[in-house]
Amino acid sequence: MQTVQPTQIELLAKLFRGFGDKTRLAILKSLAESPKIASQIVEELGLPQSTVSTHLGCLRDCNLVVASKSGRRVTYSLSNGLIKEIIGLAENVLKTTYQNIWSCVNYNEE
Amino acid sequence: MQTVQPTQIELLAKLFRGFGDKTRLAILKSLAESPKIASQIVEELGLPQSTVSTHLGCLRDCNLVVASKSGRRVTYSLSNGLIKEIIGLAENVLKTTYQNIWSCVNYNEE
DNA sequence: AATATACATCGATGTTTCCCGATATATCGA
DNA sequence: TCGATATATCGGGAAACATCGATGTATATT
Repeated sequence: MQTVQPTQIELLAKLFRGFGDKTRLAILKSLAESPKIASQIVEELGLPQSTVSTHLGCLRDCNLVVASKSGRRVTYSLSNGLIKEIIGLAENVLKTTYQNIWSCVNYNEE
Repeated sequence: MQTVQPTQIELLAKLFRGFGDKTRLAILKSLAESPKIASQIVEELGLPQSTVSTHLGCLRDCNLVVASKSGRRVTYSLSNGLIKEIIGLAENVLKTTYQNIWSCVNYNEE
C-alpha cells in the first residue's frame, strides 16, 4: 500500500466524489435540512443499514459530515454550510443546461 | 437497451461525477481560465490525446463544457459560469476543512 | 492525390466503487 | 448478565470507471 502525497486537485476531486453518488447525495441533502442520527437516515432512504453506514463513513472521511456520538446514537450533520450552497448551485446548473446528463455514458452501451 | 428514468438526485450525482475525477477537474479548471482547443489541453495536461479526448467527450455529454468546431479545431469552454463558482466553493470547503483539522483539539494518535 | 494535423472512437485491461448479507462492537434496559 | 438496539466493519461479487495504444474520420496543406 503506497501512500502518495495527493495533489491539491486530487483532494478536490475526491471531495467532489463525496457528492457523486446518489446515496451519498441523498444523505447530504437530508442533512442539509437537519442533523439526524444514522438510523433515521437508514429509515428515510430505505436502504440496508450497512450500505448507509458505509456511505456515512465515506462522507465522514471526506470531512463532508461530522459525527457526534451520544450513547448508542451517532448524530450526523454537515460539516460546513458551503456544502448546502454547492448542492444548490449544482441544481441550478441542472436547470439551466440540457437535462441529458444521463446520456453521459461514454462507458455504457445502449 | 433499457432506458431507465433517472431521478433528479441521480442526475445531480452524475453531474458531480463530472467534477470527481482529477483529469476532468484539471480540464474544468483550465477552461475556467479561458477557452482552449483540445490540443492545448492535451499539451497542458501532458496526458495521451485519447485520454483527454475521452474526458472532454464525457464533460461535453454532461453539458459541463461546450464545444465549437472550426475547421479541424474544436474549442472547448465551460457551459456555465456557475461551474467556476462551484469549484471555488469546493476549494473553500477544502481550506476550512484543513483549518478544522489543525484546530482540532483532539490528541492525534499517530 | 498524398500527406499531415486535429480530434474522436474502439478495444483491452486493470482499478475503483457500490451493494448487501453476515458479523463484530458498543451501549442501553431489564 | 442477558437480550435488544445502534452502528461499524468485513468479504466478495458485480458493475462502473480510467487509462491508453491503435485506429477511424474529417479537414487542411502541398
